[in-house]
Parts: sequence; structure tokens; C-alpha cells
Amino acid sequence: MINFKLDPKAGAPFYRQIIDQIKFGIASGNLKIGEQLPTVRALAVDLKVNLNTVAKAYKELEIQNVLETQQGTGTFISKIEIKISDKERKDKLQEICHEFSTIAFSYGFSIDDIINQLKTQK
Amino acid sequence: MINFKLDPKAGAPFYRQIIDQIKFGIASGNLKIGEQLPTVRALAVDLKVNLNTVAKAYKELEIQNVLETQQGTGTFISKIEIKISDKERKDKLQEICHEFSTIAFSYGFSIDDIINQLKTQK
DNA sequence: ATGTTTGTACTATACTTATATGACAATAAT
DNA sequence: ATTATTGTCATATAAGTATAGTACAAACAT
Repeated sequence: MINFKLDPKAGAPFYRQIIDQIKFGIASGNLKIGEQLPTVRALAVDLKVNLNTVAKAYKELEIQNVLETQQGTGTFISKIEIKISDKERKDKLQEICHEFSTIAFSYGFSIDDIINQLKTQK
Repeated sequence: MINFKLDPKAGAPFYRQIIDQIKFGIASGNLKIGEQLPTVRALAVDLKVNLNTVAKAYKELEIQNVLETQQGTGTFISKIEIKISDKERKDKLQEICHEFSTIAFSYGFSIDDIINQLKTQK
């Protein structure tokens, strides 16, 4: 189970953000093998996007054998295991941290400002 | 002075990458107040993009008062500093940190993951 | 069997991004 | 004054992304 979240300012299109989050959800153990994902309509409502956008993400992941879909039943995490390498994981973390610190810098915040604030969220 | 560099695979559009790099340049001290940026045409040739793409980045930063442009002369780092109250500042930091950590969580990263990554950026 | 839920498919529209091209206005250099 | 350089503006084109709306096919629940 994932708490999906889209960032309109991220640069990456919505369907790609959905793809990313599912892949990383599997890699991090937040999504289990065989687990059912939200229906395209449910996730579309949740994320306030069009159902076609969710369908596009699911479709691409099905082609990659990450998901298995059954019309009339739902979409599920494939039994084939997806391995995300340490490097990919590190790159992603670096990417979103860079993205974020850019925004923070533009508001005049330092890395220490951010770290201190994040510590209060623990 | 910056060594601009675009990454076609970054997800973020070119003009936004340019904006980011200028903002980072200012925050990190690589760009000084009043310093002249490359001309739109020079940077376009350098980055192998259209001059409109560079112009778009400069234009947006001028609207944000980050840059000052003079037609016929060039584009410069603005001398105007933007004033924000302490409370506004604190609220903004909290807001963007919360927003960010939500996104990071959706990728399966923990606060500690983020903090450790941010520390390497210092 | 019927109706609901599921994924899928299609058309149409609109916005964003990026390019190519050409022209214009303000400043600087000569 | 003339020329070159600067940012600006406008038009056209193209690809990618996202939306709205509609409809269909497969599976399930009753």
C-alpha cells in the first residue's frame, strides 16, 4: 500500500511519477507481490487526475512485467521481482533531494535550515 | 560564473534547469550580485538549445526579481533582495519540508535517508 | 441473467515545451 | 550616423502530456 502523491512542479509528468512510486514501492517493500493496486478510477480520483493518466502508467508497467492486469478484476503487483539497484535508489534520492533543495534555496533557506526542520518531523 | 549543463533525461524541462542552475549559482555564491550572465544567444549556442528557451528562463527570473535585464546591454543578477518576515519564512520552510517529505515517503525514503543525503550536499 | 466493477479504447481538445525563423527596440561601440 | 549587440516579440510547427467524454469487453457479485 502506498500513499501516492503527485508534485505538479516536479517536472516529470504525472504518469511517470506514478510509475516511479510503484516501482520504488515494490523495491522498498511497501508494495507486496500479488498485492492489488487501486483501480484506475479510484487512483485517478485520489490524485485528482484523469483516469487515462493512471491507465497510462499501469499500462507501461504491465509492458515491463512489473504489474499484471486482468480486465474486470484489477491490477496487481507482478510475481516477477523487480530489483532496484542501490545505485538507482541512491540516484533517485539524490534527484529528489536536489530538486527540493533548489526550491528551498530559492526561498533563501540553507541546508541546515532544512535539516533542522526535518528533524522536528521525526 | 557558471558552467551550465543540461540533462535531457532529467525530466525537468530545459528552461527550468537553467532557472535552477542560476538560483543555485546565486545561493552557492558562484554568481555575485550585479554579475552579468551570458547573453541569450551565447548561452543558447553553448547549451545547443534555441534562444527562446534561454530567453524564457531569463524572463521568468526577471519576473521573480532574481535577474535584471536591460535591452541592448545584457542580463544581470539582481541587486534587490527580497524581504520576508520571520513568521512567513518559518511557515514557508515548514510547508515545503512537509510537502517534500511526503513525496520522499511515497518513494520509500525515510527522514534519515533524506537528512543523510542533504548532509552530503553541504 | 442481470448489473456492477474492472481495464481498455477511442476521439477531441488544450496546454506545455522546444524548435525554427524573422523581425523589432534599446543600448553600446565605432 | 552607422553598425553590432542586446533583449524582446511574433508566427508557425511539432511532440509530449493531460484532460473530458464516451463506449466497449472481461470478470465478478447477486
